[in-house]
Amino acid sequence: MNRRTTRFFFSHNENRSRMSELPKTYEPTSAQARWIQHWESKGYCNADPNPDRAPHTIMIPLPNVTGALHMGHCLNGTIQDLLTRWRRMQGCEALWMPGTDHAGIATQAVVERRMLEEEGLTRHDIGRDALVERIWAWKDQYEGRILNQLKQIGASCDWRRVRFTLDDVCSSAVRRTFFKMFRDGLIYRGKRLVNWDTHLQTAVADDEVFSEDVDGHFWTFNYPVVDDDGSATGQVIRFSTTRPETMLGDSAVCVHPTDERYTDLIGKQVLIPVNGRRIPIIADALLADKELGTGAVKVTPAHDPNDYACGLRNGLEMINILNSDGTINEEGGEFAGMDRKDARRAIVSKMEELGHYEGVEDRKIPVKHSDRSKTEIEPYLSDQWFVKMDTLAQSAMDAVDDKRVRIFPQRYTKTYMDWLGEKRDWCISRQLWWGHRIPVWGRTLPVEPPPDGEYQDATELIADQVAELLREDQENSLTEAEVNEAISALAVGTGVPGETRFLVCVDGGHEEIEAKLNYLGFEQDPDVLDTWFSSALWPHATLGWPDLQHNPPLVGDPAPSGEKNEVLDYFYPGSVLVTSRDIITLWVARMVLTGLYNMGDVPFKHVYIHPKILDGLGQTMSKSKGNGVDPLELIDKYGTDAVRFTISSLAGETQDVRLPVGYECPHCEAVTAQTKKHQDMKPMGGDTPSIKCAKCKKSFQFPSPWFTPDEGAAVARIVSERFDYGRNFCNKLWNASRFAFMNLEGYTPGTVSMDDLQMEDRWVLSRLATTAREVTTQLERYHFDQATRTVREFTWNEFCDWYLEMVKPRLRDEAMRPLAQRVLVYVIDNLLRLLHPFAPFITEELWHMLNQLATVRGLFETSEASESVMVAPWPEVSEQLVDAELESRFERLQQIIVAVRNVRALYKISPKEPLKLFMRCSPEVAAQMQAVADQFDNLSKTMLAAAGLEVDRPGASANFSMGDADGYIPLEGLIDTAAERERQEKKKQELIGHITGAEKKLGNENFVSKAPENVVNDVRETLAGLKAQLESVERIIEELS
RNA sequence: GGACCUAUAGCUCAGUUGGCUAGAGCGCCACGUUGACAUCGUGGAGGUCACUGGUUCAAGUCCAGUUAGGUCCACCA
Repeated sequence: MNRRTTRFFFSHNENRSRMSELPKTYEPTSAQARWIQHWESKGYCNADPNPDRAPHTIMIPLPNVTGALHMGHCLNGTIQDLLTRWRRMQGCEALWMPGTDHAGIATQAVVERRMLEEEGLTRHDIGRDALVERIWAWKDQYEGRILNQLKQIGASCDWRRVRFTLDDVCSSAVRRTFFKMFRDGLIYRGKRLVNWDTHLQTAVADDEVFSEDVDGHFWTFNYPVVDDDGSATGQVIRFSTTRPETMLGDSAVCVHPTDERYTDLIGKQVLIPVNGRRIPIIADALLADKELGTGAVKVTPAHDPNDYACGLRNGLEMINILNSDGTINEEGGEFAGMDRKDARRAIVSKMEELGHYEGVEDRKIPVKHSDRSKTEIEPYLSDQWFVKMDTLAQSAMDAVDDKRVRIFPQRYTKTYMDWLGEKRDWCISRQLWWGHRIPVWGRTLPVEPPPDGEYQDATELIADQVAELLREDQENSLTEAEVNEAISALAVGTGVPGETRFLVCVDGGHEEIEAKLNYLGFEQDPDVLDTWFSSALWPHATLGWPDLQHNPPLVGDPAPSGEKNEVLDYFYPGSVLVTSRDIITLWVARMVLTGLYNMGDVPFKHVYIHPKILDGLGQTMSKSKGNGVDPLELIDKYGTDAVRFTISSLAGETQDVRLPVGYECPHCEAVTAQTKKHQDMKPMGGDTPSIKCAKCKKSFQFPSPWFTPDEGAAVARIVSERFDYGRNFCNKLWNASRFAFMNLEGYTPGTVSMDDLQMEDRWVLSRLATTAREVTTQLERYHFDQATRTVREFTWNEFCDWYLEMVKPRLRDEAMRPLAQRVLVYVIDNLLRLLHPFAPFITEELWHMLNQLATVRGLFETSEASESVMVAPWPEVSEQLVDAELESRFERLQQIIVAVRNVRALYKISPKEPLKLFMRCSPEVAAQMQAVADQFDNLSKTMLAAAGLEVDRPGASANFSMGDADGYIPLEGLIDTAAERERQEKKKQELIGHITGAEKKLGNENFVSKAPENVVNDVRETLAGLKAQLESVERIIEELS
């Protein structure tokens, strides 16, 4: 590879051999490693309470420790880091709190699956403690990997504060919250129909369930109607079902109250032939639908959500017919012990045998599956723990209503409100081993259960009973003070109404009481908490709540410090939460309600919901589609800054962004766009599919969910060419800086006065000031896409394309150089600061180089630059540098230069060929043109031969018209007059079109009278300009004739 | 069934409270390696703003409907 390098000079330090040559392209890998290490050693990422600064707090949406980070995390992390770096530069004490989530069922499932695959062991083989130990080992491995990935994307988290939802700090928050809620009567235990995963033997949340159509059957049976004494009346009720085995748990047959076919049967009974039970015929308008099937439906309250609701409404018996592993329990009589699928077949046969079978049809049936085990879900009645949501949900709705929490983009407040508005109680127990164990101990006590509705009294009554038991504890003989202290850490309640089982909740940090309870025969609840219970506490738990006396411990310094928790005090509430829309309900809403409940304040003021990354076909990315892009591979290929820059250019207010992916040829690196065909390719005739590279014609295989590439085959990796955008930008910035650095020989710091500045200096300063202001407002509004575009356009299209080109001659001129250098240094200095949040590594690399060449810098006042751009101040907007009049004059200069270049291209005149330019224009314009004549020469190798009112068209010249100026470029021997006239005629027609439009507008009475004055004036001005241009064109045409 | 989002150049997207002679990057065509950059420069071609109505002096932008795609929620005996 031809890597040319360029020498450049360092005047005030000979000892710079490392930097004496700067490569032509930015090489990200070494820079990244160096600066990650540097920032960490300097402690720039650390944040501590500081009364002189405003806090800015971001809590990371804790990634699951199930696996590596993907593109979504990459986008999420990039934005948080961008905000954190920006606010830090603005002078905030900016905390970005890192950490990970134990992710309960997801992590346990991954570890169990691997254990089964690799060793053939289930969790029951090794037991609770051993399994949990294995999961911890997994967690340590993946947590490290995730944190490292975050560092690779440049995350400036305060790594001393890393938290994990199962660590001591978070655990004590979980314990206290549960205890408080239990004591306040917000947590209760009840029988509920849950989604039961018979494989993992746990309840699965609604959102962890997906529905999939499977081939099934739709049977029709009948139940005979019977008299009070049980004898058949001869009538039958026909009904259909996809799950005949649930007959064993039927407690009614339901019809619509107005269904005339059945009105006379309502209140009578039917017999379930397979077990001989008699059940009533009831009427329920919500459950039965006259139009569907036979209009009658069997009701199985314990095994169907709708039937459950119907059961509650009608006081039906809830008969659970399943064991937790999906086999039929003793309620099933002769079918007990059978798997539910076997029972289904057996029952169908029996019904047929007994003559109650009516028919069957094949049908696609939507069946709920567990996200985790991919097995079919059974609706199952089981004992679970719940949080009452009514008041909590209301508080979280109020917080958004009165704007204590604001959601960006605003439309997502609807998602949040709608979900909370349902106020469905939150099932928080999971039958797992990995997680926060429910801190409740239970035992059947020899006392009368308190009557329902007298909860307060009952609590006291049972607390006395427990205290008594503690006093009677001979072996540990507690003093009365100890007993009282222990009782204060207890909350007592009853379980399900009607049971004589008493439940004692113990606050965290009271292991001695737990021990006593165990001794007294209490047993701790085996379930663990829903993982969202602990992540709901994340914003305050990570800051050390409920310990208000000490600052939370730091990594490597586990002792809590101080006399007051200043960290919590200072950093709570957070500033902004950056997350994706799919967890607005699961996580965001719950954080708000627990924050209000525990802290009395919202957890964050803003929520920014970022877009979701889809592939080129509009599908979500996932391993199972074979369209996932690995952020680390992208970083390896394009560099972190390039990835971040492209990512931020995508993040605005849209819901989704598309990232078309492709296969990178392992031979030549050319990218083949991925299509649906590739995604669906399967091995044919035993051959692994391969793709032929269009560029090098060699074949390669590719990753796929359907097959594994052959051993030793050349395999493409999945990339996206959209990251060229960021990489090219970094390269541009690198080379512009490189050019500047090569021209800083002899740089001297010093102030300048406005009068000393050239037009291009004042222009670039004006544009820089505007850019800084725009970027700042765009970031304030979370419009990262716009901010990226703004900063890119300034850098490339203004600074590089125009300013650098214009300043080149002055940098070669001994006398003019010092001032030009100061402006150049000033602009680069500001530009690097403006770009740092977007592209931290390259800006830091360049900043340090700049520091070696020009430590002291500034225009109207000078000062020594910060050691690192990361802690340099965010560019201040100096409005007095913005000069609109100058910008519009500059624009005319640009237009003329473009017009000249246009003529060159049209007539195929080499850029080296010098041209003459004649301008017919007003004396003012002429004077302005004369003042910048050097730039015509510099930028378009054109000499301004004459300018003024008296200028005539030289013969045989190319022409352009600009409204307030006619331009002529003599091209003896090159001009084809006819073609030139045709070109001008075309231009004329275009102008006439626009003029007609404008005149029509102004001729419209309604427009002139109703449109705002400034709009009308704008049109008048535009029209005048168009007319002037038309005149100019017509003049030229005349001259050409 | 309910809610939300999207539809603008071959591709990916901008287009702020309606004022448009509709823009950018990539790709394409032509020319070009003069000491920052070929990951580049200069110039160019390319669009009935999904469709149908409506509101308005004025609609890519607002409203209603249609079509297509996406996402979430609910439901499917």
